[in-house]
Parts: sequence; C-alpha cells; structure tokens
Amino acid sequence: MKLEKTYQASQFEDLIYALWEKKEVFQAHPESNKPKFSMAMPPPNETGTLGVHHALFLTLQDIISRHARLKGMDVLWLPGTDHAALAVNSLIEKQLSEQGLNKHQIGREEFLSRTRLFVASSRGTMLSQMRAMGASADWSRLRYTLDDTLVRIVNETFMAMYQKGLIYRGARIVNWDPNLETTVSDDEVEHQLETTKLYYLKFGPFEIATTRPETKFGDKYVVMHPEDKRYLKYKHGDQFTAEWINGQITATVIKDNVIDPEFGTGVMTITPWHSEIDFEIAQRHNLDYEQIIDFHGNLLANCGEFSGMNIREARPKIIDKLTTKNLVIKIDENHQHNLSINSRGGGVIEPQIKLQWFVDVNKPVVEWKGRERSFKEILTDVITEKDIEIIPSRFESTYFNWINNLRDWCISRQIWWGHRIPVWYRQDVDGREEIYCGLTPPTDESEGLRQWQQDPDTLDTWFSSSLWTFSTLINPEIALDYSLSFKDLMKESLDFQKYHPTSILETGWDIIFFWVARMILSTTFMTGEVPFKKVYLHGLVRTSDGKKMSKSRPETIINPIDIINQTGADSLRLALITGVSPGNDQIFSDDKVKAGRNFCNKLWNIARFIEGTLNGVDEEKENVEIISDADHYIASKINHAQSQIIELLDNYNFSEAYDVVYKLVWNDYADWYIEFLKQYPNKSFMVSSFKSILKLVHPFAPFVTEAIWQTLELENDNVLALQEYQELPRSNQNQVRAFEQIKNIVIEARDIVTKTNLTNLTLYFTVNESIKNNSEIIKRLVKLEGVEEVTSGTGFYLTTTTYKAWLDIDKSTILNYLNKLNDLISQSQKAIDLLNNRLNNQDYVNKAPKNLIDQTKADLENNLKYLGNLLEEKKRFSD
RNA sequence: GGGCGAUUAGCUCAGUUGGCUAGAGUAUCUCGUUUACACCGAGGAGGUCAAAGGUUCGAGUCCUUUAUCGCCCACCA
Repeated sequence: MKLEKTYQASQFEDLIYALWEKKEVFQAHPESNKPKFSMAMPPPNETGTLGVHHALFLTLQDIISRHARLKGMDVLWLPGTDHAALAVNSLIEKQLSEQGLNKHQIGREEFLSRTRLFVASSRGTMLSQMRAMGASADWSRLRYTLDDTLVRIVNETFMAMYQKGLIYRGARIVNWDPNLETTVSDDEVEHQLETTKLYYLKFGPFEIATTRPETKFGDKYVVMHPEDKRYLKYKHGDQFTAEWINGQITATVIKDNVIDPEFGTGVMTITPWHSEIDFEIAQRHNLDYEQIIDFHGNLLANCGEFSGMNIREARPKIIDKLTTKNLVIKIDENHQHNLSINSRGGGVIEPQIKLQWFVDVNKPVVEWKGRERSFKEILTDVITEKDIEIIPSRFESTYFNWINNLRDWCISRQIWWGHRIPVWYRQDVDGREEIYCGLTPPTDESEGLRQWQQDPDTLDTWFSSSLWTFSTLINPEIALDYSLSFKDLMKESLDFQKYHPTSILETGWDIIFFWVARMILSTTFMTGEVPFKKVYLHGLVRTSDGKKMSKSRPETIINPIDIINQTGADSLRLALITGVSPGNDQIFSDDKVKAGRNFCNKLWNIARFIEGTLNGVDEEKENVEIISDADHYIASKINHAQSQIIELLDNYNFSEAYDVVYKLVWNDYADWYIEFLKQYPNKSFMVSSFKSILKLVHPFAPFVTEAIWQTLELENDNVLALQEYQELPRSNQNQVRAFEQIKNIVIEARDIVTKTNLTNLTLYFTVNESIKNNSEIIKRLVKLEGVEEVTSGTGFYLTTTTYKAWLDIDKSTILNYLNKLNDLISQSQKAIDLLNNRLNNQDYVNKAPKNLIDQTKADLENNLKYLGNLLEEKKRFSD
C-alpha cells in the first residue's frame, strides 16, 4: 500500500488496535518461562467518560508494558473498572432528584437496578476509550470490583479481619454527610476556607465564642485551660446556672489542656455529639452526650420551639432570640473558618455519633515476617524495610505523616450501591443481639420469628479497591467453590502464583492514602505478601494556564477523545509525556500535541522515503549488511540510544527517554542518515536500522509505528507490538569517526556559505579516502559546485575537521567572514584558558578523578589544534 | 501551626549519586518551494540557573537563611 503524504491517524488507529487484539498480543502467558512483569491498572470509576488524567496514566502504564514486552518479558497488565460506591451513588441520586424522585420512593431494588444499567453503559464507553488511547492491557482478564469473585474476596477479607478482632463495631463520632445520608472516612473530608460570623455569647458568668450557635442547645459544660489565670477561681466540677436559649440550665466547669487561652475568651462550651474535639473532651472527663441535630440536618425535639428546623434557617433565628434575651455580646463578621465538606460530591459534614464498623489500626495481631504487628506498624515497616519503593522518594515522608495521624478506618456506609456488609443480626430469646459474620447468609432459621437480618450498610469503596492486586488474580472458575478455603484459592490460581506481588503500581499521588496505603494494609494481611514492589506516583494534569481541571468548571475539562479524533492517540500520548516527571503536576497544551503530531509525521515521512527507495524489492529486506561510513555511524547512534532508552525507561524517566528517541529519529536518522541514503542507498541496512528505530519509538507512539510496520510489511506476518529490542551489528569506530569528519565539513561549509552569501563554491581536499567516498553527499548537502581532490589547496581552510579541506573563497569576500572568525577565536581562547586553569590547579589535578583529567587534557588538545587552524586562517587573510 | 514542592531562554519544561563552555520543544528573526516531510530544511538571537551566604579543586546540582507561588496534613471553639 502506498503511504500518503501526511500521516492521518484516524485512518489507522482503529484498524491497528483491532489487529493487535486479533493477534492477542496483549495476553499474558503464565505458563511461559519468560521473566514476568505484572501491573494492575488502577480501575477507573464507572461514572461516565474518561478524562485527561486517565489518558496520562494509561499512557505511562502502556509505555511501561510495551517496554517490558520489547525486553522479552511475559507481561500482564490487568485492566478493570471500579463500582465507585459513593461517586456513582451520588450521581444516581442526582439523576433521581432531577426527575423529582428520591431513593426511598423507588426502593433499594429499583435503585440498584437503575444503577447497574448506568454503570454498564459507562463501562462500555470507558473501555472503548481506553482502547482508543492504545492501552495494551490484557482484556481477557478484565475485572470489575463487583464481580462474583471479587465479592467473595471482599467477604473473605472482612470475615478474616472480624475473626482476628481487627474489624469491630462501635459507637464513635463519624463524619456524617446529611445530603447523601452516609458516613465518609476522614480522608474523604475536604476543608474549605470560608468567612463566617463568630458570635460572642454570654453563658452564665462566662463569655463564650462560637461559629455554630445552632448546636448550643445541649451545652451544659464550659471548658477552659487549667492554667488560665482569668478563671482560677472556678474549679473543675463547679456548677452554676445560666439563662440560655430556651430558659435556665445548669452547667459544669471542665478544665482541659486542649483549650487555647489565646482564642476568643479562652472559654468554650462543648457539643460532644457534633464535634470531634468535643467528643474527645467528653470522653476524657466522662461527660454526657446529647444529639441535637438529626441525620437530615434538622434540629431535634430537645431544641424546643426550633425543633424540626433546618440548621441553616435556625441559626439567624436563634441569634435573634439570644439578642432579645441580651445574651449576644458582639459578632465578629470576618472570622476565617474551615468548612468540612464531603469531597465525593456530597454536602457539608456534620459530625455525629453512630454505630459503625471500623478497622482497628493499632491492634498488634497481624502476622508479618514472623512477628505480630499492627496495621500501622506494617504500613511503616514495608517502606523502612524496603519491601516497597516509592518513586519519588519524597512521598515517603508524606506517607509516614499520614500514618502517624491515622485513626481507625470507618468502613461502613449507609448508601445502597456497593458491597453489602457480610454480617447478620437477630435477637436471642433474652432480647440480646446475636451477630453472625460469614461468606454466605446464615442457614440456621429454626427459631421461628427471630429471623436473621443482614446489616443494611455497604462497605467503603476503598475496602474492595484495597484488594485489587490479588483479588483480580484469583481464578474465577474456582472462586465460587466454597469448599475451597481462601488459601486454596490462592494456591490453585495460576495467575496469582505467577504474577503476585505485582512489579509496580503506577498511580496518582492524590490517592496515596485512599488506595496505596490501604492496599498495603489489606494485601499484607490476606496474602502475607506486599501488593507491589514499587509505586510510581504521577501528578495532576493542568490546563495551559495552570488551572486544575474540575467537573464543576467545564471550561477546564479537556476531552482526550477530541484530541484523538483530531490528531491521533499518538500525538496525545507524546504531549502527555513531554515534561512529565514523577510526583509533579504538568501543564497540558495544544502546542505539545502539535509537537507530538509533527513527530509522528516526521516518522511517517521517513517511512515514505524508505518505501520509495525500496521500490518493492523484497529480498533486500533480509540481509543486514553494514557497509558505508554512514551505516556505521547510524548503527553506533542507534545502539547507544537504545541502551540509554532502556535504562531510562527501566527507571521510569519517561520524558528523558522520549527526548533521546526524538533526537535519534529527527537529528541523527532523518537529518543525516536519510540524507546520506539519498546519495548512496544501502537498502538492506536501511531497512534493518529503521526496524530498530520503530521498536524504540513504539512504546511512545504505538499506532504510527505499527501502521508503518504493517504497510511496509517489514516482517510479513509479525506485528511490531510483539518484537523485541535487538542490538545492531557493532560498528567500526574508524568509520564512525570518518562520518563525523564528513559531518563537520558539511556543517562548517554550510555555515560559511550562509554567512558569505556565496554560491557555486568548490571544496578542495588533499588525498583522503573518506572525503572521496562521500564527495557527492558533501556536494549535495552544502550545495557546492564540486568537490575536487588536489595536491595542495587554496582558499579558506576548514577548521573543525582533522581532514585537510578548503573552500575556494577569494580573499576579498573572506574579509566579510573575518568577524565571525574573530568570534570563533575568542570563544576558543576562552575555552582554552578555562581548561588550562583547571589543569594548572594542583588541587584539581590531585583530587579530581583520573578519567576527568584525561578528558580535560584531550579537550584542551583539541581546542588548541582548532585555535591553531583559526589563527592560521586569520593570518592568511589579514596579510 | 507541621510538612512537601516549585522558582533555569518570551512560554512549557529537562538537567538522577557535584565535572556545564547550562539543554530541548515551542515562539521569534534570517535564508531556502533540494523528487520523505512547509506538520519541512539550513542558520541565528535569546540565560549572572529566584536572592544572599557557606562547603568544595569545582555548585543549576550539597548545606543555611530569605522571598514569591502552589499543594498536603492538622486545626481555634
């Protein structure tokens, strides 16, 4: 097939991807004896479509995977999607409310079936988008967090932790989202700075400051610092009466160290049911708790005339009443305050005391490397003992800081979408609660009316995600056989045996706590292994003016599919890895996409040239013959670049690796080797060197490279995606150096031609095989009249080559060039001075490494020789 | 309050154990329609590497301090 003048990505990408799938090139082969490489794809939320940040991680992981395949490894990149309990649940609730409905009206079953319908269609879209980006994942192993197998593993994990006492049920203060009517974990709470009013109120003999007067109904304690001099006359436990919102109350004085005497009046009242800090104070002093606000955000009956009112409308009315009772002292209108909100599309958090399920992070009962440890200890130890490496390493301190502040993980949610908690309750004959925790519902129903009822709650999404690396490797064929224990399942699953622990986890730093840490927690507990040996963290993708992309501001959202449709997936991928570095945010711009597209087109046109030169001669493709100086030169460049690229990619330096690829293709291959081939084609080496080039570019731009590979039929039936890196034949260093001399001659001669505006020049050289062999290419590249061998030359003596060559420029014109010559001389003189100073410095000679000194000497020698040439020229033309 | 990051050419960024006469892409300027490519080719200009001090034969790179911007964690009622 004839290649068109410019590369049209849209004509090829779908076909190429279909070809890869047909040839099953992405499939892992656990039975193979190649070295293994495994990686789990972070499962995207099934909330609709993919964005640029998905494109980024798909690109990075795809490069990692394709690179590993090119190295001859058996690669498993396991894809999947996440049911995203909270995110999807809130989306569906929003849809319902737009139809004037709510979940209670349609009931649990109907709600779940609507949700299933929605996620199924999301999944379809998302999977096709992943393919469009070129993701070389093993689709035959696609997993979903609500698959039967994964549900079983979730239950296995819950049960095992429950039996060890690591999961417990307790009434604790939790983050309650009154909009979604569920608890959320500490990590899901975001703080937003807002300006609010700070009310100073009279409370008995005290003055207190509060931002939330609506919680103050139940306040019957005042707390102050034990050493606050202003209040020394009040003793801990003293009681007093005060006129308050709904009449007179009796209150008690409490002294506690957490109070900051500097803030407000140094006195506060507490509401233990609705504040984390207050709850802790109440626990310390064994105080009473009273609920003021219900789970919808309305005031309860104990608020008298305000009961039933929403807290937002109640606040000003309460202040009005306090004002008329003369209890408001002053109001600070500009108080800076942190508002807690649910980051997963919910409302303002209202702390509540609630009976919930928790994972205990401090109980030292988890067996790890032969010692019983707590989850907190294991989380720390796997990093300090180097079982897991975090890239970049600076995130280790962020991670440790999080562990230090870690509290028990609340895992129960009051939403419907998700993994149901595998716990059943019933009343025993004495009316006490019996609890059953198991993989399947209890079968013992003999007690008549006392039926088992399953816990209505579901689990935090991250509980199931935390099992992702190993739950996805359990063989689904045997997973529902309950005669097998979980240990049996691990043993009988070939994939688990071969691919776990996974080689690396590539993900964003923003989910290091949600996901990375919790994977370590669950996986070490269930399998006795770490989930992965390395973690590579990427940053956020920002808009060209540095803004965060967010769904609430649609103008900041870039749809990767638009870019793919316009310029192709390869250009998108190249744009995303330009300037990417671990842990740092990056800016995405059209310019980068354009640069990527141009690169693809450059490669495409190299292919067109090769196609034209081959002219359908097939037998030329097979023999690798390395002949000319240029062949040796490019072979040495390619081999060198290849070893650099392998090393850079092994260390996840994507941007730098691409930089090496870019220069190799554009500067070495296209600018020099192709130009040379126009004059002296060596079809066999042209093809084999180009094949090497395509392999090196393939991980970055898989579509265009495969499209070229296929259309040129470079390996008949084999796809590029299944090739392996290969060294080209070793090049002869003398020939490499000879070509470099030719390059120098061309570069210098071009420069002179440009500067002097002369045409039709001739290059003279004294007897020299290399120049003779390459005379046509020199003539062509410099656009000379001729290249002639002479016994002694005249004109301008070229200074950058060790060969003897002259350009036939007459004296009067060369004077125009003299300024340039002077520049070169002073530049060269500077370099020589610098090198000389270095070598004259005894400390340098004594302390610097030997090879560096040798290098310096060699540089000096070259510079001196070069300067000599320059000076000789100058002298000749100045006479 | 605790911690982390950034600061290098107009813009976007590389620069991994100190060896740099500091590099790319893009933008800009000059020249060029050479049968792969104008999504191109050749050439040029553009930087006291945020500031100050220190360590060293040698600092963009290591240490200290400061400034500006950004982020994370904790949190004051």
